[in-house]
Amino acid sequence: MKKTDRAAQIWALPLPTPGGEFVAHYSTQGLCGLDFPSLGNRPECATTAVPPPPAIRRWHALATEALARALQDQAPENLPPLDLSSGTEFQRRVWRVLRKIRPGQTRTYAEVAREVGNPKAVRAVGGACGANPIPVFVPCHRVLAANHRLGGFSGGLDWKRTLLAREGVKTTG
DNA sequence: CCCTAGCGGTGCT
DNA sequence: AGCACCGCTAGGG
Repeated sequence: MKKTDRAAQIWALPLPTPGGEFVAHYSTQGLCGLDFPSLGNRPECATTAVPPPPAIRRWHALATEALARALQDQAPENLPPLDLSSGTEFQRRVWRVLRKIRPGQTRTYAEVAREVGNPKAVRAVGGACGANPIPVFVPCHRVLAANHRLGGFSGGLDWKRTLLAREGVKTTG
């Protein structure tokens, strides 16, 4: 509540979509979190009391449009800046690889491990995917287990299945 | 299908 | 420092 807290201020804004109400989190650096709709997600507890500054409302407009596109399997365009500074160095390397996977493409956890230069860190890649604060835009759902199996998803496997199905990806799991 | 061993990052103590 | 947890994988019933 003092000036020392200003750098840490986070705004949480409800983000309605046809698939339910997400919640977007913004730091002064950009979008820093995206929560899937959940039963406990009531608008009142998600919204910050103070109105967000214009820059953040602009980012939120971009995020809203981009998420609508992403949920229809169109490549999101005009994303707001993504603030991924919360991650460790390893996690940020993984997330950078994930962002290069186009809609309809997939990687395995092992392939991502190889791409970040640490081929044996396969389980750790799974951990980094699970720690991804901005699902959908950082498309951790496009990482599958070996042999086209679905693998896990912290946002709920239903969402992973849904997102992949919209992109035309088939899995054996 | 079920184990099991081996693996590396992360967070907690 | 140690330790338990994992969105894993390959190998062997």
